Amino acid sequence: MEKVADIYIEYTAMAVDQSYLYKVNQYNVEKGMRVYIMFAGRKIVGIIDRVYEMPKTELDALPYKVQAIDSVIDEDVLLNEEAFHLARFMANRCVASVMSCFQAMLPSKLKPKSTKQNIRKEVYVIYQQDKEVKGQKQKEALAYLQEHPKIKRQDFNKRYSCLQRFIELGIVVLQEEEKQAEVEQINLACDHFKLQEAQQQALDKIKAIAGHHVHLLHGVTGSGKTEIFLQLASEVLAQGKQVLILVPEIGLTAQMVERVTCRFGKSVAIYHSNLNNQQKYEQYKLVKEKKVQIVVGTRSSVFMPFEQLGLIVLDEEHDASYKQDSQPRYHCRDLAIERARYHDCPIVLASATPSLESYARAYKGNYQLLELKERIHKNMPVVHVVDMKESMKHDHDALLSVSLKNAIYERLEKNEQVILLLNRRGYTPVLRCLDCGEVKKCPHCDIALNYHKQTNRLVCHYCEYHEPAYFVCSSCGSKNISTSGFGTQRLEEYLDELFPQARVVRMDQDTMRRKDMHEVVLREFEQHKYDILVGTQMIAKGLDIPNVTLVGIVNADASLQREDFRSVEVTFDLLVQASGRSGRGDKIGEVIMQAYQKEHYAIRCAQNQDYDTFFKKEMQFRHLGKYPPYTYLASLIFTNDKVDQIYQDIDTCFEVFDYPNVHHLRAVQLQKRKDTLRVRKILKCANLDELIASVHFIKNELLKNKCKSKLEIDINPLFLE
DNA sequence: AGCACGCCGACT
DNA sequence: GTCGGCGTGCTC
Repeated sequence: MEKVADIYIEYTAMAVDQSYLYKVNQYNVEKGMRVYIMFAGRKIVGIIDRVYEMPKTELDALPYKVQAIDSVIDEDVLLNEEAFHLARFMANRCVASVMSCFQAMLPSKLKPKSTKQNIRKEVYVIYQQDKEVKGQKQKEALAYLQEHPKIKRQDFNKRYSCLQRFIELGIVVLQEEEKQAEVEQINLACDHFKLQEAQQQALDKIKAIAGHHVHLLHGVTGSGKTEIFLQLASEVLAQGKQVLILVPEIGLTAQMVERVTCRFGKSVAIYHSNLNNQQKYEQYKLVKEKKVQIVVGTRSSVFMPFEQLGLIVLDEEHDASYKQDSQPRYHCRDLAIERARYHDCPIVLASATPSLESYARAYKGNYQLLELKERIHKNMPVVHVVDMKESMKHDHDALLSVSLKNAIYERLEKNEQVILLLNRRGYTPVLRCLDCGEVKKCPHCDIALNYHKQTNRLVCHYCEYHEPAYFVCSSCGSKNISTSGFGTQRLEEYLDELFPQARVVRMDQDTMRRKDMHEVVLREFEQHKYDILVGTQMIAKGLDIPNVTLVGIVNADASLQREDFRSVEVTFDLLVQASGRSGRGDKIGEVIMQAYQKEHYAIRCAQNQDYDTFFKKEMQFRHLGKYPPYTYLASLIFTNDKVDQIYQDIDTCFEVFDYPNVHHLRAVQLQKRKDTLRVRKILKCANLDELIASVHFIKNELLKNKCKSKLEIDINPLFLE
């Protein structure tokens, strides 16, 4: 008998989705450890899947020569049974290789391709024994060591200069250890709110169901959802289990982090994409070594190595940032539900505007629906809709209507603050020649360039392309260039003109290039260093600033124009979420929405904060178009440099396609991106498993026929652009 | 990705 | 008869 192992390998540019057989030899390895192996003459990293005995005769009879493992990387198991389960679940759901899922699951310092050397070490001074020393300073140092028998070398060196001498004398030895995360001590005064009746009822209903269940907590903005999470969490923690709280973007949910940390203090880990690799690794280890019981984090924290989960909370469950936007394109919600199922624990999805998918499931009774219909302070903002068609007739101002201008003026007088939302960055989106109609486009991406005034450049919002702006048409030479539409930059400039006394700050991708700018601007706005905050959708979520009594939504219906089955839902979400920013303190808030399609149900329902009516109307539309949640979609994007090759490859794949319940729509050519052509096929099916099986089939056909085109797979795509 | 293998044309 | 061009397929 010979000990062998099936090993998953990481081999770039080769989409291997299979394990390879290696001899284990003398090594002590287990499932879930990483090892070095020789593969195709190169030393690469593999993950052990299965270790077992194989008779020598069988081994020799194999048609290939079995090599031995080169060396072992991990001393302990890195990926446990659940990690394998989750990776396989994800691989199937996303139609991706198991290895690519492991890649997505691990913090980059532990990714298969990275090695131990990257992990930062720290040197400690360890006190060993007493020895006779001379000199006052050395005696002090010795006394200090007796108090602190283990201290970081750098800390010791800061105080004393006798380290080398002490080592020679054998008083201390040096010891290298992995750098540990500093667990912050937090001593904030922490409010325990008493739950109101509606909150208490929701809490009781969640607790009433033992074991695994999905709960959908639908509560208007400011209805006290967070307090319910905290109560649930504290009970789970008391049972010695762990808690995962998922939030869409850490910057915008600083409040959640603050409330959780101040309630549970140092047993909290924070995990988000702004952490550097070392910090991510440290947080990961804190969880793995069970030094923290609770994690607050964004999408990727769904992979934290919990061993005893007792509760998962997914706040703002409708939020698009829960979907990974590179392959494998997983949805955090799906994985969170799967983990909750594995741990047989409850998961609470929460939102003021649940996704139609989740709400429909709750409606059908698959999830438990819990409703919080009132704000804690009972003061919902007053919402007005301004008809911009009418407004334009008397006022010719396409940016701000008279009522919004007056309302802003009023707040400035009263020393209150204003948030203005305009979901479009830049100055004017498009420069169009009025003589020949030519619009300047990005040479790589097939999309109109946006004019940015500050830099006087034309910028592509898809790729990094930009060029200096000239107000001369490049095709006919005319100087008659129109600047249609407007972005946040122009709005900011206009506000400076209109209200020279007001302090205006703009927040969008352009001003937020630096990572921590976000928090700085928000803190300063909160401290009332600015009167008006202008921004794109990034300011619509999560802000809780009591002094904001007016929210203006400049073109509330702009996103209805998008040709996407979800554009109405997105618009409704944005309006409701933005409205929720107004009047969160004692004062009654006001919201003014400017719209050209005043009667559209997205606007109407958002105005009345009427989710139910919106849900029913939108479900009718989805039913008619056979869109989710009535069906499942898969988006297959074929990319290649040559057009005819793409269509030829698509033809070969679909020629033998035999899934009668899976409809495939006509191939659509997408906008070029960074010089590559992209053609999309949409597949629709009422049954998710069948849909996934058919996508597997297409992927295999492409591989089998050695097609040159690449394939990007997105199961349950959020947007079709 | 890279490298071996093999089939075919050009040349000593 | 032999060298090497590159298309094809494999990597335990």
